[in-house]
Amino acid sequence: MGNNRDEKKADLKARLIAAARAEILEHGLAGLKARAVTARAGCALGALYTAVEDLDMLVVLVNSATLQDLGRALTEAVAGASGPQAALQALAARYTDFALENRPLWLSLFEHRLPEGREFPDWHKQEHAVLLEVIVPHLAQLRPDLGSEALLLRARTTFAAAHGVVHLALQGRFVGLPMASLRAEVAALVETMTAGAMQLARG
Amino acid sequence: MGNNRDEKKADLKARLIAAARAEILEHGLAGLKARAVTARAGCALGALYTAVEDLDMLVVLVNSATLQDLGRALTEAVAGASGPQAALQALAARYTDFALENRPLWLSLFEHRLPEGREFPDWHKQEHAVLLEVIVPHLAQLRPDLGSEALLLRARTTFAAAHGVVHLALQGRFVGLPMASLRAEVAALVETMTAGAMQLARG
DNA sequence: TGTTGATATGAACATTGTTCAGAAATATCT
DNA sequence: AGATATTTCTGAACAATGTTCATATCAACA
Repeated sequence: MGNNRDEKKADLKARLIAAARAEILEHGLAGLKARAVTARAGCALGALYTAVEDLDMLVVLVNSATLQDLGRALTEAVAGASGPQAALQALAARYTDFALENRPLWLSLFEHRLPEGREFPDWHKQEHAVLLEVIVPHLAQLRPDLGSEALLLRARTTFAAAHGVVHLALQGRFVGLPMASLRAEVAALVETMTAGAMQLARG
Repeated sequence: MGNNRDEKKADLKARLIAAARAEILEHGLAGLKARAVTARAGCALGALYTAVEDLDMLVVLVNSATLQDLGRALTEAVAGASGPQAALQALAARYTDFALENRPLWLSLFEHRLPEGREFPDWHKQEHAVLLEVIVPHLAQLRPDLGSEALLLRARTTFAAAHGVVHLALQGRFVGLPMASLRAEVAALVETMTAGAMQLARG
């Protein structure tokens, strides 16, 4: 059994990720502290920096897991949709619910910043692609007039529009929607956008 | 001259706001440091806390000024519009340009958070209303079928949708639009939404 | 079992926002 | 004008934070 060392190393990393996730759930991204995470994971402060590059990278690892959960949820939501409009409605609804049910984790997906000059690793950037990939095929059906390049841009725009509505509401900003209206307004937005898309595709 | 004291006090506060604004422009909201601000304003570190409640409140004051600039820009942009569609296009375009031209200040409007438990003062929350007020009358023309309550909700949703597109792009997230496509995609979004709104109003 | 290389420890450091006792400046009173 | 009181400014000290590093500990192997 020559891998006891690697096992412990992987175990510590997993415990740190779980602890960070729990801390974010309880206190939000801004409330994530190195000391609280290591205490929760049952290791010394310095161990964090041998298991992981630094606290920011730990957040990236938590966000990576959240993104995979979200991707699964969206893929599942759209599985049995009967047409492009129903599919986009199902996606938007599931996205909204995921955000509501996992608020601090979901917010950390979009509010985490790296210090000036640092970049997110490529593998993590790529993980975001699922958010667009689930939209593209259905948007394509609504807009057969668009080329594939324009379509990808439009998918980004479509995602960002729905995302913006959810984000402002969950931030609790003055301009955001009251929580009680969020689901209905997201549905109304998608309805408006699909109606508009069909109208424009018609010429 | 019994107001020399008040004058100096107001002057220090103004210098601090200007310094904070400049620091945010140069280094972003996350790069705003109490020591850098006070050095720039030409006062001691502690003076900040006699002129202003704390660093967060200083950000609120900067944001307040930015919000007024933005309000002026939007009001101006929509002044000579020939119809609701043109008005909404003009608003969205001006909003996008303002964000691009004042990126760090505009980002600080939406990324500044107060520590858990604290609330923004009411007067500052109210300042955000202009972002919705400029939309409502034109949206009302597109959707005469909606009551005034639904209309206000729809204005929040409409704003949030356009805002979301700009925000994700300016954050430089993977799912955000490339800068070069931002203006065109915002226009396309507004076109889609107005077309959809007219279609839905028609019954 | 002793040696070696990796890992964990937690005290120490640097950088923050914030406070506070004393100094300086300003207003008020006689 | 001079004395007193009040407000404001100063910057050293403090607390909270992320990160590092010399040292101790541990696991693999000869």
